[in-house]
Amino acid sequence: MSTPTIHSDALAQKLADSGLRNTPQRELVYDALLTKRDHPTADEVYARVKTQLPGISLATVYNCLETLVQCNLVRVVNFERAPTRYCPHLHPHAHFHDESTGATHDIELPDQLLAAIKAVLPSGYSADAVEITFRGKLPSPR
Amino acid sequence: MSTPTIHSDALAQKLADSGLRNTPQRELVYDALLTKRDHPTADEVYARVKTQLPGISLATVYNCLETLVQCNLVRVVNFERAPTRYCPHLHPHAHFHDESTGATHDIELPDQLLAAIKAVLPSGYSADAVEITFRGKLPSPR
DNA sequence: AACAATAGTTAGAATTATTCCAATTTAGAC
DNA sequence: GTCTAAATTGGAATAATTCTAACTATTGTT
Repeated sequence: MSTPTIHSDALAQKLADSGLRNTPQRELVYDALLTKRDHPTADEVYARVKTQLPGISLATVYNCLETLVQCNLVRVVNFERAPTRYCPHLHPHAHFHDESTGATHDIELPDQLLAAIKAVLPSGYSADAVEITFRGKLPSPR
Repeated sequence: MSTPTIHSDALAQKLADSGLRNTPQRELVYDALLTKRDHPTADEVYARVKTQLPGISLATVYNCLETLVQCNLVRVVNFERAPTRYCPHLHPHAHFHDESTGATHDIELPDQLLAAIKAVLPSGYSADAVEITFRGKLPSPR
């Protein structure tokens, strides 16, 4: 048989780069994301892929998505499902999430920058809130 | 007895403005957030408040936090616990979450703006990733 | 080609954060 | 003081995700 999905070449390449195997499940999951680019949830991807591969399991969909993220083919929108956190600091500000410690630090945002950020919205869009989160590792404390 | 917590006045005021009652639980929850500003989870707040009011329930902590958010005294950091979404669009971009429909749209970010955003980090900080999410309602479609 | 070693998939159980619900308690209005 | 609505409580329910152990497929080796 020929390639079962549309974008298998790029995927196969990236997988090989990471020393991972190409599988029909991975192809179909990636294809589902590329075919309808509406930021689906794992469950939605599961539903779509199932029409083509009825035997696939939800666990596999999660595994494949994780693999695609690790190969830099896919990004996660609501980063790592961590418990919601609460902040009594109301002045608009960003957060820096330190991946070494798990701590979250406030980062001040100049009003000017905030205005510039809101200005990128196409006309017709208006945002009630903007959430800006940096992720990275802080150098070990002095 | 006098006021059991430190910041009860501002809280009482805001609650009154919203037609809500002041309760010891709400005071203690708010106080926990103000006393240690480390963006705690609901569970962490629960643990802290429990030392002062052992009978409080986790459900009440969730309720109080929700109330404080509604009074504009507290902000949520990882907005609404929704399923993680996946995006095959790798070019740096922001997301607009339309609260009317639940849909998520890509928003392009000029490189220049992205650079300006990264520039607000204090020295010593370096971000592997920046997540920018707008939330709002889109006008009904034409 | 057979065969081990490894990687991937599967179903279902387990976990975790959160919400819901029905019953009880509390606070403010009269 | 009593009534009514609001708030709290404990426990059950839900939902997203992760874990586990068994099975399957693929690769490299002989």
